[in-house]
Amino acid sequence: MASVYSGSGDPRRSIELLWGVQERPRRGPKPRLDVEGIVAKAIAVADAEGLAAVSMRRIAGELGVTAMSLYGYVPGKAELVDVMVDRVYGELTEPETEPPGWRAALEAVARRSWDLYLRHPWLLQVAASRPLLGPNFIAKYDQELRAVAGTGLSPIEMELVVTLVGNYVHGAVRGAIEAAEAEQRTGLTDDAWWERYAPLLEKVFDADRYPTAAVVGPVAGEEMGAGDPARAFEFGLERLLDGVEVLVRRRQDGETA
Amino acid sequence: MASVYSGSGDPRRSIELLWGVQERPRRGPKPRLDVEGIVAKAIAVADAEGLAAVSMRRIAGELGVTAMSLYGYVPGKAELVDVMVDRVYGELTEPETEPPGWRAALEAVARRSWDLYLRHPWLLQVAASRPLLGPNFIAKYDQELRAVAGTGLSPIEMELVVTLVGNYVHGAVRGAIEAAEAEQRTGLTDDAWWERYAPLLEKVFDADRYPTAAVVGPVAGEEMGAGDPARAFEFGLERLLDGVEVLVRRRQDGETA
DNA sequence: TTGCACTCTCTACACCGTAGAGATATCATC
DNA sequence: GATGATATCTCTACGGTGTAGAGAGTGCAA
Repeated sequence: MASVYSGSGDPRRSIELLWGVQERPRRGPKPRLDVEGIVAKAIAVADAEGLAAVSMRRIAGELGVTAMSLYGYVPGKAELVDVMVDRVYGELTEPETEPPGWRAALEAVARRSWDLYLRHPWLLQVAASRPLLGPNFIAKYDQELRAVAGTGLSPIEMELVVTLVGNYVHGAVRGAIEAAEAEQRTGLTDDAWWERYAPLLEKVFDADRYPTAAVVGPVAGEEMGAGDPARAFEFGLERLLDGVEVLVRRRQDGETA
Repeated sequence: MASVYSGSGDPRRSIELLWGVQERPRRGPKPRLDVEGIVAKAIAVADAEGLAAVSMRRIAGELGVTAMSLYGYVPGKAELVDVMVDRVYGELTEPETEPPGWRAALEAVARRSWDLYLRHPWLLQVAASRPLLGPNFIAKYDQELRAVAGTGLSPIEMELVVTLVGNYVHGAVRGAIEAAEAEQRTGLTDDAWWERYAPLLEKVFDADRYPTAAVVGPVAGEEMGAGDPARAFEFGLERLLDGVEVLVRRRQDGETA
């Protein structure tokens, strides 16, 4: 099954939904639902059971209506997911004191993003067709840019740094989320899984064919099991910030882009 | 719809499939198909139309059988996807001369991975429950580790650097793939989409609320449109390599982890 | 030659998103 | 207050998904 695609559909309708600026009809029966309620229920189901559990039938059932009713509020499932995504981005920009200095601020951006994915793992499964320019997305973007404002980086470079951090966190958090979900879905811890898998692999694995992996793999496995995504995230974030620091230093030494 | 989960199911059966070591039955009709043929067809369909097009009915139809026949060869769709993933990883480790020096070698690793995703965009939609320890995955891992062998990094650090690069590329290539797919699916170029979207956004957007975004956004948009994923990838890769270089220098100066 | 294991088709089930018809509720207008 | 227009909701249906299990046919081992 493919990812849920967001950012599709009629732009006018999408903007209305994202920004909550739709005109309310005057005639007809009083609506029993509203967009915010539908979205909140969808987020709750997704958080608890993953995006696969968010079917129109499921959400409608949870709200005491039938599936087709939802289409009076959102044009389709993709648009529902759009709004879900923008709503959870709102958690990133709650009033919070920014740490001093670009490096600590950028680190905080990365950590908040990482934490957001951990709270809402389904975010990983949403493929964006086009940027979702909802209020919280833009607020998030604004906050991220502010982390690197005043560094001497050009606007383009600021944009690119923010994109770099976002891309990295998205890539890195997969490991953490997938490991947690694998355990939940199969009921097997990493260790239990490895106990079943390792003897089978040993029958087919030829160390001569993979000499470096044969050395590093067991060492890494001993210390990190099937992976230690949080440690990998920390390590990678440090490297990434070091790399940005090289560039920031260059800019502050007067070298322009 | 959720991502396709790989790395699930019976470990014995998975290993047999991945490594091609299954015993062939002796009795019964001659099989009309084989795993390699099914996988190749599935990859071809996924490459052309995305992973959503890879239904058991579709693949069976393309092979001239009915859907349930496929279950004699693979236990389920997830396992089919497992094998698909490992097979395309084989493209990463075709005989190729490695550039000299860890930095160039690591850059080549990243580029090859980026290119692989571009050739097989459906890889983005595969969520790994557990590491898929197939022959090509391990070969890929071995090759990646070799890129940073001899740098003075510990085995754990080597593992972490390789993970960092993999995570970054996975996060970064999303932009490129999603942009291409959005255009294909909607028939709208970025420019055409923006022409429809911008006037609507302008009605709801308040520059005072997003001061930094209001400055950087238009500059970035002018130069990069809705995004320039390739440029972001290049920029981010440079930063990342700079960051790893800081660490490598530290190790070569005698500072241990 | 017979029995067993195997391959394949068919049918079915439970699930999915969503179109459209019809019943009902509520408001705007006269 | 009555009527018509608009809106909400339910129901039914369609085309799609992965996969279970029964039955028919194939080919090898004993």
